[in-house]
Amino acid sequence: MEYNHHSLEKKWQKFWSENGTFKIGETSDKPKYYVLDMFPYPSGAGLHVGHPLGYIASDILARYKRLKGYNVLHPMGYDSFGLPAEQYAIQTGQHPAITTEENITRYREQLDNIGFSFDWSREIRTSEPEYYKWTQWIFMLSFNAWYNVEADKAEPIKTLIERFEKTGTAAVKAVSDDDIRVFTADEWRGFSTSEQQRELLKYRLAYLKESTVNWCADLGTVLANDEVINGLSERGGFPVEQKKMMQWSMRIIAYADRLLKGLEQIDWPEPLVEMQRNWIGRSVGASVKFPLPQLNDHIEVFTTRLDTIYGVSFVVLAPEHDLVKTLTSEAQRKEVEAYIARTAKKSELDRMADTKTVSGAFTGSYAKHPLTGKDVEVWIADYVLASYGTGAVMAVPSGDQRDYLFAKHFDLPIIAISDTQDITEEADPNKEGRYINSELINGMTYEDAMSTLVKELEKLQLGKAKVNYRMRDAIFGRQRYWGEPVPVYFKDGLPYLIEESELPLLLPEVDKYLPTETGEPPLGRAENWRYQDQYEYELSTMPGWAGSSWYWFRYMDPQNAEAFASKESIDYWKSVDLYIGGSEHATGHLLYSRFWNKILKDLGYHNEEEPFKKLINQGMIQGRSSFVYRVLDVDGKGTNTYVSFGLKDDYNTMALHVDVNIVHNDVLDREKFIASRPEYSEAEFILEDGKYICGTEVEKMSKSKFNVVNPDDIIAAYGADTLRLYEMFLGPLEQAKPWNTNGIEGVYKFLRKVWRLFHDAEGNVALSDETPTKAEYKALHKIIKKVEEDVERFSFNTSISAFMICVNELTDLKCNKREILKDLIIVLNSYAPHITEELWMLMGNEVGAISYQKYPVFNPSYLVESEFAYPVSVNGKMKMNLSLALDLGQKEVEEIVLSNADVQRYLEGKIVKKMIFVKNKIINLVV
RNA sequence: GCCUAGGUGGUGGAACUGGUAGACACGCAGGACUUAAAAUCCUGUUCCCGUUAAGGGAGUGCGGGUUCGAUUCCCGCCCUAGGUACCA
Repeated sequence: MEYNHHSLEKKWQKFWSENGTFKIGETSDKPKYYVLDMFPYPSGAGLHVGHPLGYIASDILARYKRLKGYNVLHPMGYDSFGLPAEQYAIQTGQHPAITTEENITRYREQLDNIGFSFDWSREIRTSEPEYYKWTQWIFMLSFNAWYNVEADKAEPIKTLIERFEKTGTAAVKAVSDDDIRVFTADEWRGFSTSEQQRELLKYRLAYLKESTVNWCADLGTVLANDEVINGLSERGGFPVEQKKMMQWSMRIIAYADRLLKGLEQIDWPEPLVEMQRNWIGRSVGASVKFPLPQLNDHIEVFTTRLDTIYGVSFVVLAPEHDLVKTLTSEAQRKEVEAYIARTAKKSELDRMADTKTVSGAFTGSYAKHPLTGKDVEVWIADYVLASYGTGAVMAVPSGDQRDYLFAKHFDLPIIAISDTQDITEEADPNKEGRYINSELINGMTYEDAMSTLVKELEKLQLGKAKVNYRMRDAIFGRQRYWGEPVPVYFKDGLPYLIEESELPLLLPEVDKYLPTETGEPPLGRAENWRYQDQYEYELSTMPGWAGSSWYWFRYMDPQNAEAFASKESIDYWKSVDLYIGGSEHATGHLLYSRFWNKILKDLGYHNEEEPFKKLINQGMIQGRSSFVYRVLDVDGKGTNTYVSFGLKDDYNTMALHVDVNIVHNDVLDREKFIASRPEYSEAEFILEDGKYICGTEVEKMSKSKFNVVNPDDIIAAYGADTLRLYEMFLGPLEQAKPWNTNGIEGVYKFLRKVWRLFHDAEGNVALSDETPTKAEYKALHKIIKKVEEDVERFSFNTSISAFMICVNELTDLKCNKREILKDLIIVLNSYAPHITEELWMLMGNEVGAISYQKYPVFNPSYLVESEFAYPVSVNGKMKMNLSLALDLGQKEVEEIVLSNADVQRYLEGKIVKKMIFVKNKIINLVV
């Protein structure tokens, strides 16, 4: 029988599905291993060959770990709330649920074709009420929680109320809004319910507050910071502006330090860890007050260089700063207002792009320097951002280049503060010298100056050490339809939770998926969208990241109606051992997931500080576009002649994208090209060596570039096993690489060779029960060792090369021994599950068992210890058992030369694992 | 600008803690089998010199260094990709 990948793969996929081969029970006595892929958003475009890369890697690992005796959780599901289905609904009127369902069906078909060992009985979809019930429940948990700084964890809100009742705000150290009231226990008890609720809202982890948000008018919704890239929306690339709105937020700032600290205990790629660090943006410094005696107020600034405080020659406020209005003098009012108007007109994007022009305006007012008491001018300028720190800076022209340029431009004083400073051309921020012109700290070093200044400012109550974060609290509401409803209603203008027993709060039906005439979100269109028929429900829905911030727990116990997952299953599965997905989620999903994981931990639902112990970013597979070159005539018009890539420089040509599916190894299938479009029907070609060679370029995979490759097409031609092997063979998992099928024949050929090992020339199964030779064992044991090493370090591409070597060796040895081949296919099973399952069956073994049963194949004692040699004695030159050396090195050894230093290391007669030969001489031994 | 990762044949890539650089595969060239094709198999394939061969020389982005020995470690520079940015 020939290797017929098509029927064979379909057969086994059906078998696995019908027999529930990969279904696992709740818990087990075996050690657990949880390997998770980032679940996909089911888009309308379906999967292209880039998507399964990570899934294939995780599937190999899952199957391998099962063979090693682990109970493996390897689930899949869909992040099925999201914007594209809603945009489609706006255009067509089709309910997003229907679009989503259709897309999921397509995804599932494509995934099934690849032969993954997912436990589909655990599938989840974030848009299903059974699932989002628990997303809403976690929101309620966060609403009912506050962050206790003393305990450094979140606690139920009732412990805060207890403190208020006993001691008022005096004994409370919490992460909260800035505008909290200070009150005694008596005052608290005197508050009305509304007053109490209003105050509690300032402490809740999920809270409602007037805040500056990223508003995207084209999408009709607010966006989180990570959904805005260079001032444009991540989805669609629409402009985003700043706007003040009442908005739901999550107090992620409370966890900033723990999110940073946690990065040290997880095994993640360095770039990703770095991205999260930068995103959180912790900077240690001080907050300093510059008094405004005339207003009985002060300007608060944040600085990381408190030591330069005597170099302050002016203070700069962001144009949006609250104090600007009151500080502006009559004389300066016109100028200041004109400046504010000018900056307001500039978009965020312009403001970022234009960082070279110095601009600003004097307010006409002065603030007191906190230490010298001298007057310093107060300016406004757009280089100070309202959204960072306090929106105000102390300007030290001698130490900060931006301040320096500003001072030069407006002719403000520049005060040198260090004896090593050179400020003739630019600012000099060095910390090496001794301070000058600095009263209190003259002559001191940096460290001494800092501690002196902090003490002095604290004494004066004009400043203190402070840690500032770049990260903002996460905006949680979206003015969209296709998301989880927020389980909140409003009474007296204040938010209250619905009862837990009333969950899930189902997404209501609406007539259109657009905002209402009054500009309210689409849920405003729902009829009678009120709690108990009288209180308005919240109209915004949750953001895309809500459903994905806890989904790994749901896989542990996906059908549970009583809890997001049972305590037993959480205790057993704990956290994800290996998480595979793209790095584009660095500052979104991966940060929010860590955040919610910590909330759930603090409130006692599990014990894991971090959800994903190890993480691997699979590299993006880019498209490899192909081009044909149309010859242009003298007028520059296109002709019907196409010139091959190598000859195109002799002509005036124009490059045209050509569908990569009619190009093989860069050679154009001319017949298919002619048939592809009417305008090509008369095409003529100028060939090189009888072929039309296409030019290529690496671009993102997209329809418009005709470079999308559907895995289904590859599977139809070569089979799923070839696709799996080939995607791994393409290069290191973590590296970005262009898709090309140039080498796929080699992988396909390899599988046919495997097949032939089991069959004779006539195509009949022909296996021998003879005892294998030493050479055969050696070939087998090399591959077992290699695969184990490679899988453990996620180097899948190298083990495929090793498989090829192994099979070539066995073919050369004409090996058809059961003893050898049985083990070979067990080892190969994780990579190519279909063909191995078939061969396993042809050997007469129990079907479906290969993927589960524990064989001793990956056990070290299973390997023959033939690869070791022992040094016998040493004396400048090493004598050793030369027959063993020859066996090991397979080369003729004339002499052994080692340096004296190396010789010393082997004096005690250690085992030699490896010998290094240079031209028939052993030059080193590895112990 | 800053942070991170990387730079190896015609191509994808291998070389794990410093030890024969280029495994394996593609492509290419030649050959076997075949009426022919497909399939399969064999030989060669880093570059340069040497007609062939024997042999010699150079070689992992560039320039230095450490070492008996460097793709690997150190210093300086160049380039590519990703992230990030008036962050005070």
